[in-house]
Order: sequence, then structure tokens, then C-alpha cells
Amino acid sequence: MSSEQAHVATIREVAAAAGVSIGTASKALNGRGKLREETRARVTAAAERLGFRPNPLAQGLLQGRTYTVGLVTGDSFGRFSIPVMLGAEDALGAGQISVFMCDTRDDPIREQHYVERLLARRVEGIIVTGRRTEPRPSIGADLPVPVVYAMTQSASDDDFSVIPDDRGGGALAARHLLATGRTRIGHVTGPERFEAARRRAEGLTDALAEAGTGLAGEPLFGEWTEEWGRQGADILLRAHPDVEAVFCGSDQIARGVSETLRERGRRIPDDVAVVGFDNWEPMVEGSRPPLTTVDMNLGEIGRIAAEHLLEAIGGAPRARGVLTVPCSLVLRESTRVNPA
Amino acid sequence: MSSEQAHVATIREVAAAAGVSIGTASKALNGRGKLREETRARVTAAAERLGFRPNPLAQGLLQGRTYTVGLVTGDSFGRFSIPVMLGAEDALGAGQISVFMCDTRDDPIREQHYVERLLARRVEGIIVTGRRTEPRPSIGADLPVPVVYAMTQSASDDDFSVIPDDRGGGALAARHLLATGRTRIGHVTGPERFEAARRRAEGLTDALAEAGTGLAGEPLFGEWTEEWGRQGADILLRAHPDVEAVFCGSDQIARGVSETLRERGRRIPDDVAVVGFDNWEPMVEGSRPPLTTVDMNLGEIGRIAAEHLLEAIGGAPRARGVLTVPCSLVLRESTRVNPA
DNA sequence: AAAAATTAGGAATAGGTTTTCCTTAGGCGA
DNA sequence: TCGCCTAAGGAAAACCTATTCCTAATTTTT
Repeated sequence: MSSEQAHVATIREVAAAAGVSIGTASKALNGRGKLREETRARVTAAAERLGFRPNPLAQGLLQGRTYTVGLVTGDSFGRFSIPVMLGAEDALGAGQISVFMCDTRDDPIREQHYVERLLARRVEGIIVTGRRTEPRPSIGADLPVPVVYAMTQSASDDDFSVIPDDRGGGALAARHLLATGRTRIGHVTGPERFEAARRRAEGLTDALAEAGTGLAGEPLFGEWTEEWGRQGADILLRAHPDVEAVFCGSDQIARGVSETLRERGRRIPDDVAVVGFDNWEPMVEGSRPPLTTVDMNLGEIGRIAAEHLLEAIGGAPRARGVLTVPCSLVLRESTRVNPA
Repeated sequence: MSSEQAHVATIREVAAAAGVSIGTASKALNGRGKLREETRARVTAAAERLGFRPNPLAQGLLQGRTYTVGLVTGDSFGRFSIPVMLGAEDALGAGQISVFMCDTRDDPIREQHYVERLLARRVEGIIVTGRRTEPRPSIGADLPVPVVYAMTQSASDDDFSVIPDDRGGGALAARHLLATGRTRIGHVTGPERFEAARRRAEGLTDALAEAGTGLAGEPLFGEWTEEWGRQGADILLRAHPDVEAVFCGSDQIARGVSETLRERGRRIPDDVAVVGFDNWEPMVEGSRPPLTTVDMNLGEIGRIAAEHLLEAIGGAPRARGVLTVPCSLVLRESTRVNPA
């Protein structure tokens, strides 16, 4: 914990050291104005020697810009918002924009408080991210800066949200299972109150219908837990003992499903194939066998959200509505085609 | 994505609206100076009406403070650094300090780059967090601001690091197992090159020795994966078929160990007790039975690190060396005492 | 009633940088 | 030799706020 609080050189000192005026020093360092090459070099050398760094507060004050944005999350930067955040930071960092981080713990009061604070700090834009259930209330109408929702959806049509294409993800899983020759397909997923769960089920059902087949029974809505996966698999097996594949709403559920299937004597993937959702490495790799799963490309979502934000900050016409980002399928053992 | 970029009122406009000078307006809003109550009210009303918020850049410029700190992480804000980060944000946020977030992806070049950027932004302090193996190189000697390492340790004695008490955690597990009547205890853990793995093993071994007993065999160092947990359990069972408990270096390992134990016909906790490490909810709760485990109190680590940083910023004498934060034991099914 | 003290508020400065506008000196052509 | 142009760099304004120092007016004291 070094704490010299060493004095940081100002341009005034650089100018003095180089024997020029402040204005000239500024021009030399920024490549503006007309200066002799020798002078420019002298100033640069002095700045180097004194470790000069322009004070961003002064710059920002003058230019009216802060080159900062706020990142507000509801789910404590959990498993979903982190990759989003990293993707966003990537896109922003490249543009020399720094990110203020805020965790609201899903508390509207705290959220409001943070938004206030961010605005007070003159951020140039805000990214809202979080866990998704139903669309969330808008973080604030008519804020003085652009706002983009990533991995969470605003209830207001005037806002702009970037979310994964859950329907597409469900369809992806369906088509993959069909392509590997499985037609009797069950679905065990999370609570029906989650829009994501409903969309994934829809995507699955529709893709199956398109192929002229149907789901084995109704989608089994439950919890996002392994425990429910185990239960759900039992329910499914009881109703459809001849099931050939199970598409699960999350990798955790898929893991529970896999366990029960094995315990009931079904071999994976020979007897029953399993597809998860999330591509959550520790779950996917820890499963036996490793799970084929749908990846939501969270980093991509964050990147896209950040890029839109940058454009809006740059003055582009504001986007509205919802942008869905395609999912991709990650193949592993659990859906390998039976060579027989 | 609202984007009016509505003009934000300055104190000059507030002053004009209230019919006073800028200085007077400032005093009215900050409760300084001697003003008639009526004047003060008039200014406050004007500020309210115009939605005035003092520009932090101007304030910072004047006071020479930014009320910001940087948070640098190496492990992409992974499972370990996030709780630390949240704890830190908690402590800082209460002090009205905002946090700039940087992810270095464990790349020294990026790290250097970010440190530069943070210093350029005049942060008042830096917290470094990340995944721990061996102590990491110092982020920079003689930086102009205080630095605290949280959940990662600097190789330099001049720096200040806050890390969990891994030895204590191991001892905690050992004493708990002894207290529940188990004496033949095995240990399956992560790679030996991780200081954390070595410390936990030490804590376990020493606590057992203190109680006059010893470890069943040598600690089994391997990987931080479930797969290794499964293998490790087999190795352990082969060498010590009569083992009564297994302390695992992580919850993932514990989960693998549990699976193998069950498959080899051992009941948990009746025949063999299992203790994990990390208290990583999805792993712990997904295990059958749910795992007793050691919690590193990561949030606490973050909070303590932030508090030390705040003190250093406040001018307190700089701390040095390593501060360890006690772990706590979280009891669940996997070590229940056999009632027989 | 005059002097002193208090009250209310204004003017000016500082903080660090960028930019615009000026000044000075030298070079060139007529 | 005079006028004009260009090069090189200086002076000052602007950004916004907080604070210090003043001034003018009012009240209190003697």
C-alpha cells in the first residue's frame, strides 16, 4: 500500500520546465498549432521527465465530456451479467471509455440512488443488465443520457434492449436432436413465469411442429435447479418411458436430468440424448457425459449493447425496441449419434 | 434509449434564476456563509426547478479529489473476485466513492495499460483482485495512490494484501470432523502449485496432529475439477478403504468425491463424511447430500480491503504485509453425526 | 447621535487544460 | 525601403464550482 501521494505534474510545470507558455505546451503535446520542431521536442521531453498526464477533470470540464458510462446490474454481477459486462467493457475500453460499476441488488431504491449518482457524475450513457424474468420497469423515462438494456428487457417500448434469442435457442436444440435421429423429445425447464423459459419452450415446440412431430407431453415447468431436474426426469420417464431425448431449460436442470436418467438405467447418449442451456462450464463439464448445450453468447450481447450505446452517445438516432442475438449450439458427448 | 442530451443546468443559471450571484448560490446550496433564510429558499427552489446537480468535474478540479477508485481484476470477475468486489463496492459506495472497473484477463500488458488509465483518471486508490496461485508481482512500486490486494497476494512485502485464512479453514474442517467422531480422514485437493491448496492441507494436517491423530495417507493434490474428485476418491478408497471422512479442497472436488463414494456403496454421511471448500451454492446444493463446506467470507475480504484503502486515502499510515480473514464453516447434511 | 459590530451578499480567485485570438519578428516582393 | 505575409509563440477566455475576501447596509452599543 504505497501512499506517497506524489505530486502529479501539471502542464504549468511542464511549460515552466520547457521555458514556454502554458498554451504552447498544450499545443506541443497535442500536436496543434504551429511550433518549431525543436520547441515541440523540448516540451515533450519535459513532460516525459516530469511524468505529466493531463488532468481528465480539467479536460472533461472544458470539452463537456467525461468519457465514462455507468453499468448497473440487478443480479449482483452474477453468472449472467458478468459475461455481458465483460463484453461491454471490451467494446467501451477500446474507445477509451471507463466504466462505473453499480450493483443494485434488485432493490429499486438502490437503483434509483445509483442512477442519480451516475447522472451526477455526468456519465455519458448507462447500460442496465440483470437477471431476466419478465420485462423490468424502465430505469427512468427521459434521462438526459442514452440507456441500453442488456440481457434484461425494459417494459417500455421506448427503451432499447438486447437479449438472447431464446426461441431460436430452443429451435436450435430441436433441430439438432431431430438431425441426430431423435423424435420423441421431452422438455424440462424453469418456472413458467420466466419469459426465457416460455420462449425456449415455444422455440422447441414450433421447430418440432415444423418437422411434423410434437413434444413428448407438455413442457415441464419447475425450478432452475438440479433437484427439479431429477424430479422432472422421473415425471417424464413415468409418462413417456420411451423418450429419446430431453431438452433442458438450463445446464443445472440438464445435470439433474442426466443423473436420474443414469440411475434409471438409461445410457446417455445411447438411449437418451440430453441438451442443456447456458453453456455454464463447471456444470457442463462436470456432467457425465459432458453436455451438449445452447450458448447465449453473452459476451456478444454485452458488446452489441455497448456499441449501440456508443453510437447513441455519438449522436446516432436512438434505437428502440428489442434486439435479439442468436444463440449457438455447443456440441459435446450427450447428444452424440448412436453409431448403431 | 432516450437521448435528448438535455442541457444540464449550471450553478450560473440557478444563480440567475434566483437573482443572486454565483457565489451566493453556491453558499445557499451548500449551507455555507451567512444568508437570509428567504434567499436560501429561493436558490434551493430554483435549483430544484432547473434540476441542478453540481458538476463533479469542477468540484474535483477544485478540491483536488475525484472520489473514485479503480478495481482491477485478473480473473475476469470470476467466481471469487465478484463477491470480493461486491463487498468492496459496499464499503466504498457508502462513502460516496465510485468504482472504475477493469478486467485485465491476466495479461500484464493490459494490466499496465489499465493502471495507467486509472492514474490518468486520478483515482484515489486501487484495489487489485484476482485468482490466487502463488503471490503475484506487484502492480507497480511507488504508485502515487494507495493500493490494496484482495483475495490475491502481492509478492512484495511493501504491499498490503487481504486474503482468506486457508490454514484456518483447513483446521476448521479438521476440528469439525473430529468433533463428529471421525478420525480416519483423507484429503483430496487442487494442484500443489496453488498456495491455497498447500495452506489448507497444512491447516488440516496440523489440527489433526494437535488432536493426536494423522491424515489418512498424504494429501492428494490434483486439479480443481469434479473429474479429479472422482479419481481422487477412488485412489483414496483403494489405499484406505476404511476412511471415515474426506476433506476436499473445493466444492467441485467434493462433489466428484461424493459421487464416487456413492457409486462405491458408501453412504454419506453415515459411512463417510465429506467437507467441501468455497460454499459455492450451485455446487453445494446440487450435491447429494448437500455439502458441509468452508466459506471464505469473500464479501468480508472485499469490505476489509476497501476499508483499508479508504483509511489510506484518508492519510492513515500505510499498512503492509498480509492480513488473513477467518473462514467459517457452513453445516449441511454431508457431515451429520450418525445417530447410531 | 456617533461608533462599532453584525449581517447579507457580491467580486474575485483558484483549480488544469484547450482554444481562440494577438503579438512579435523575420522574410519576401515590389 | 516599405508593406505584407508567415512563422512562432504568448495572453486570455472558457469550462464550473467553492471559498476567501470585501463592501454595503443594517443593527447594536455607548
